[in-house]
Amino acid sequence: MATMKEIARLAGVSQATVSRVINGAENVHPEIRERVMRWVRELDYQPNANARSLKQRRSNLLGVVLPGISNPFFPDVVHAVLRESYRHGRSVLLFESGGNAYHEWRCIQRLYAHRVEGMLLVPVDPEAPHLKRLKSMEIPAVVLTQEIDGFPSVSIDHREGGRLVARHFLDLGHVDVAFLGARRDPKLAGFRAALLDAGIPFGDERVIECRAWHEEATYEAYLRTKEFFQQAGRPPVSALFAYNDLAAIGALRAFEELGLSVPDDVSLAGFDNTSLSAVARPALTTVAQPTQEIGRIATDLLLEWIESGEADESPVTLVPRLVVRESTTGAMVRAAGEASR
Amino acid sequence: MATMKEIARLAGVSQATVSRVINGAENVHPEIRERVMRWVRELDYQPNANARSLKQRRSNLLGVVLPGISNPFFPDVVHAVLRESYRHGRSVLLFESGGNAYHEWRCIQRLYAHRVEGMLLVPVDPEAPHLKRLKSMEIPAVVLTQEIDGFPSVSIDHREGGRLVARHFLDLGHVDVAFLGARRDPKLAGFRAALLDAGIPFGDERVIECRAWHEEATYEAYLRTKEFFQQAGRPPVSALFAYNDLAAIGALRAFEELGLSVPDDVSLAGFDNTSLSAVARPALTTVAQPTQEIGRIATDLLLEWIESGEADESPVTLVPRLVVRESTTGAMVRAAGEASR
DNA sequence: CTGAAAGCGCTAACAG
DNA sequence: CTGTTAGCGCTTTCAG
Repeated sequence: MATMKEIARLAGVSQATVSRVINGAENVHPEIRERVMRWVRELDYQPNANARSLKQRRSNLLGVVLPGISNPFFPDVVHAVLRESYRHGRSVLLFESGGNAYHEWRCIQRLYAHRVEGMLLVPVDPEAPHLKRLKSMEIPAVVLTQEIDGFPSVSIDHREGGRLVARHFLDLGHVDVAFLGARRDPKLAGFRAALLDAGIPFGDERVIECRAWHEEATYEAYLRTKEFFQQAGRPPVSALFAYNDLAAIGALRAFEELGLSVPDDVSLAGFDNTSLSAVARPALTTVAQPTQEIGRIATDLLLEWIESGEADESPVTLVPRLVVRESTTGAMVRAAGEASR
Repeated sequence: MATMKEIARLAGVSQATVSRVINGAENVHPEIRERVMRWVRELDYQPNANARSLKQRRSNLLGVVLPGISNPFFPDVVHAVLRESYRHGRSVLLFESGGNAYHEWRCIQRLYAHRVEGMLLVPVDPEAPHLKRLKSMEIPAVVLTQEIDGFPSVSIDHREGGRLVARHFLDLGHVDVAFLGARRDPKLAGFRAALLDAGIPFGDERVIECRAWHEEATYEAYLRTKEFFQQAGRPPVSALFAYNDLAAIGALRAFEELGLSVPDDVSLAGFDNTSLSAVARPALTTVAQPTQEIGRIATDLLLEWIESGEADESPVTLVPRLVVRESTTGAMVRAAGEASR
């Protein structure tokens, strides 16, 4: 591995001069510059970023921590992050927390060890105590896909997303609806609120609990959904809202096995508008997040913070968009209405 | 940001002692160790990995370069890579080449600048001249999903994958088949070979050219497929083999628009067995790659190389597996046969 | 315009 | 068992 010293020796100049050439300083004689550059090219020399980082107190490193890259929602945001980071001369370290708060903290520590200039975080638990510790590290960190006090964030309005689905169900004539996901999911809050506004009570017996960020989200959703619908004395359900597309796919399988047709027997909506939803059978009605925007904006925010030294903590809230496809209909409710008339 | 010097001062010992404690050296008095550790915990101190890297000539960094994380094939391999790297105390830098050879080289250079201990590469072009340069960098690099001379690699046997599809088509009674993808794709070679073995000629007029690794693989496949099937005087085609699931999805859309039913009018097979293929309508017949295995084995290989200092260049070849779902059938061919009788 | 020298935070001999 | 010291490869005053 070539070092600057070596280049200096070869070119017959001092290390300082090589440094100047490498860093494009103006005050170097053209001839010398050329002589140095020749050796740089000859040896494919690249300055050691670690040494540089040490001296300049600036690592050109950014860190990303997310539950798991396998959820098809994340590749798109990572793609945008990578793109934007690269454009600004930063390299990115990627970590998976596996949806585990303690492990998330370990990842953060690792990033800190590398002295990343900033990090992008998709936190497992907004209440996790390590977030305070992160704060005290004084390293720029922006939160993705949710709002957390004390951090800048970029996310969509999840409550509004839930509301969108509720209103869609309502418009279709559904009254007996259910939610598949976590009890404290803001999507559920919005969903429930819109229902209540329409005079439709929505009790906890209508949420099918299912752990978010779970590695095998699809499978768990499949299981929980199947259990729920087989359960004696369960409330009637003509439309189900799943907390994400992965879970919706699981529910889809469950319905298939239960002999329930989507959307003829039960309507189904997902969330995220991942590639899966367009391709599923039937194509899933879902709520789109501007995935790449999220990644891009978050990265830009982070970079600005790094460069300016001060955070803009006002959360960026993007708007969700309902994408209606084939998995939701009101036909079944209307038919029932006519039959009972 | 705390430094070792600071901890040393606070604990009233020398920096060397702190270093010993941090690195778990045996020969430190328990009391002193505890005193130091107290401060380490107090300040959430983490040794600066860059400084360490400089001194130890070992960065604990691994690099990954792939065309784009958005192809659903990659998240799973990255997941495995991340997992395995973390287990071995390494952090990973992720780069996207965007399927561009020059950009790939830039990414490699960046990784080199960070003095990664090794890299995992999904090369854009096996012939790209920069691979030689990479070689001369003398930094361990293993290639994923293809074999390249001079590098260890882990991939499936793509020719065999192509053969599998050809034989499946043949078994179903198809004779008029086509390939959607790049002319020099080894899958095509295997596909063609199996066809030829069965006495079925397969000329270039039956390959629908479509750029691999393209950002918008699905869309391009859609376009090319549509063009091809609308073309006057095109050869008859009752079964199409797409180079990956993304492309197959594109073809699916094209067939939909053309009013051709899959599989009743034309059978369709993809490649990779991504989550998309199971969820598509109709569910795609495809060839499965052991995605996580690829990531895990490649990482292990790389780590061994790093640790031992010598490469095992014999390529690891994993076996592809045909996954038959709903998008392929022989019914249509049989019907035609009966009709002509 | 160029070189000498100090030092970023850490590890690793080497003394003691 | 502990401290002193010399760099790792680079940038950056400060002289010249």
